[in-house]
Amino acid sequence: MKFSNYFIPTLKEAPSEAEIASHKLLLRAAMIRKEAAGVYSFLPLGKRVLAKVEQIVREEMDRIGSQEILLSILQPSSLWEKSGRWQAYGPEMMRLSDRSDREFALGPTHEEMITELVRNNVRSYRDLPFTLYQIGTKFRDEIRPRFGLMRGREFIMKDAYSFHADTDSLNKTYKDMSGAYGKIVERCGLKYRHVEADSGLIGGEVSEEFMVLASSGEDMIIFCGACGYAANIEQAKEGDNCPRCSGSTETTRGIEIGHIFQLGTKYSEAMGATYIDKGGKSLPIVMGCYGIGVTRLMAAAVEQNNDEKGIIWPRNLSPFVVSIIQLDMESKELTKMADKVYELLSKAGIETIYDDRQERPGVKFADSDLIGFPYQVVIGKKAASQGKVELKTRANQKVELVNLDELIKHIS
RNA sequence: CGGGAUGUAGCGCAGCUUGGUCAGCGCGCAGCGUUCGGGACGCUGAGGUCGGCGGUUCGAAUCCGCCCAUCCCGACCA
Repeated sequence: MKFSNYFIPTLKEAPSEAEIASHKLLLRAAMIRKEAAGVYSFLPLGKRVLAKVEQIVREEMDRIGSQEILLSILQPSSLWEKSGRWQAYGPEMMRLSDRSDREFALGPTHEEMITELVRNNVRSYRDLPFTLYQIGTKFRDEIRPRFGLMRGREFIMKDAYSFHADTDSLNKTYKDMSGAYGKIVERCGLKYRHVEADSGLIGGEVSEEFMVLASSGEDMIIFCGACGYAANIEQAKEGDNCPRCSGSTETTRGIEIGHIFQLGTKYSEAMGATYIDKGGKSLPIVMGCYGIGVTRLMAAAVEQNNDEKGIIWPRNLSPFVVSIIQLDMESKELTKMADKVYELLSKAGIETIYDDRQERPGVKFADSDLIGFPYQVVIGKKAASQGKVELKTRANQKVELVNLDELIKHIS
């Protein structure tokens, strides 16, 4: 991919409306643009990052046997009246009417819809258990949208729902999910903690949050160095000692990017989603639900990985792994070498963007640093005269001279 | 929704107190020239309903009122 052909309108200065690092940098690095408060569009680079996150989520969901679906965003009010949440959800739900004055919500979540789907299609214990997930846009008319992607009114979420005949089965899936969530955050290259949590309005008995550690996080996490216990500050109360082993605790800040719940039968009872058990008895289906804020995860990754120059993408999330910086576009030899390097990397399956713009070196360095590609391959006459290129690692700005035939090895 | 603040060119800002060459500056953008290893320099040029509506006044970016938008702090949430 050539930089000159790509739509990457980077900004030298951050728009004044942006306050925190991820918001400023995602704007400056041409990843996102604001459309309204809490509503953002994704530009090509941002879309690539999103796709990376989604793919990791997808693979880990599939790995534990969860099946991908796509529920409609437009949801008829009748479903919400059934669960009682048409009233209860309040102004946070975006509502609209069609031409015949039928009312709809732009889905803030999909418990009602999925429960209805399952209610209509599951009869027997033999049909259970199973887990469904989707990755899609949610709408919540937040009281106060904030910090760019961190708290939007339109955002992308992965939501999964599991259906069981009994709580043992739910427990197993819940555990699988917890494991999958850990893997997802790890594969995204982020430091995190999972904590006991309050299940809030969604309801249910057990719940756990996944927090990406970042000093700008909205949530305080309290954790015990001794036994590993960790909890949201509200859960842990004000105590200085671990409620489990009474060791001393520390606090840190985090961004909640995932939350998993054991719902039990709250929605299935409200909506009449039942199955027939072995004895022929009709029972409410036992449910779990599991969310990941995909767009928020993207912002959290930037919060955790940036410096004065810009973003430092974890490799697995970066829109491209390598940017080739050709320092003198007038030079035929250097261009030839850059073409060669591009081909080499592409053939090796390394996503590469080639900065072929007619710009001064400083501009190219600055943009690459800002956007945050993990590696820069700098092609200049000094190294080229020895048949080498410079490999710069974004995270520490370290540069090493490498031969072309060793380049792949250094990046892999 | 309560508290605070902002809205002037694509982005960052000055001008407002003391109405009248106040429509400006930096960056970016276009053209030409010189440059070319960390966001170059010179010249030329394009670009603005001063958030909107109404009012005061001979005259409003500037004063007054209402509205809208955006941001920050608080109560809710992935």
